[in-house]
Amino acid sequence: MTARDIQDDLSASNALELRAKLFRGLSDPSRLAILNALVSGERSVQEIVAHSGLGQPNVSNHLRCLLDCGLVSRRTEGRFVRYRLADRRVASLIHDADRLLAATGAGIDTCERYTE
Amino acid sequence: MTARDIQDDLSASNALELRAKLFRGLSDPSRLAILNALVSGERSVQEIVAHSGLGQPNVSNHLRCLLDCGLVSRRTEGRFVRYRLADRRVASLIHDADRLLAATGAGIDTCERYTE
DNA sequence: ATAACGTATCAGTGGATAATGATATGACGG
DNA sequence: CCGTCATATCATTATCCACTGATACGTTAT
Repeated sequence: MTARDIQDDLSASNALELRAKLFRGLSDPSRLAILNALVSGERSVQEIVAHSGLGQPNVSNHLRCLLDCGLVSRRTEGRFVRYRLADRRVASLIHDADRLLAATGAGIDTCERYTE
Repeated sequence: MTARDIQDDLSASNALELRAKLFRGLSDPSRLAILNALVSGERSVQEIVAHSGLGQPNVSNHLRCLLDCGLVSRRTEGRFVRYRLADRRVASLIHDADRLLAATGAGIDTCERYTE
């Protein structure tokens, strides 16, 4: 599947679901913590566990999700598995979100739809 | 801004929750449909209802969420309430997400963590 | 006033999902 | 081989969230 094809798909009716799924991949503090751990480069699962403070099965689950969503990539090395951001755009998207937050997101923590 | 600075920003502890909340605001197909309806300009609630195919209370609920999150702004005019995107960056973020999807998102619909 | 209209809120319900503990799989060293 | 380590999967649980229908609130027109 080429980028052009995917672009075409985005124009179709399922575009909303795809976008929603991408954003949902980024909508969890645990996954953001994992991505955060990967901004500085490749890391093994246990390094991510240490850096994020999350449980190991939990990290594995989220990594599986992030991998399926194409946000991270994976490289096996012996019994270690090293993850990295799949694309510079991932960090860029997070960075842009921060800029949007700085500009308009002052009240975002008062959004009552989400209680967490 | 350097990668180092981004790293530092990402280290702020409550930044993760804020970012997660912002992305969560964008992680629902209904809300994306609403934002999509607003890309071309200001619209009343019923126009959004017609454009998105969602129920009116549902739209109101999501609009409340988007408003609290600072993603849209609101203007009352008689008994109409007209909404618009709060910032060009909102559309920009969605656009960037589409570009990321085009580049790496081929498998995002196969992510099994989300079944919808 | 009162009816009609546009929008917002509320309560209930069904379904999704994040976290945890236990366990399985696979790789290395002794 | 066998024990240990790194990672992945499974089952459970408790929570959260989106949608719907009913209804309340505010505004305009008759």
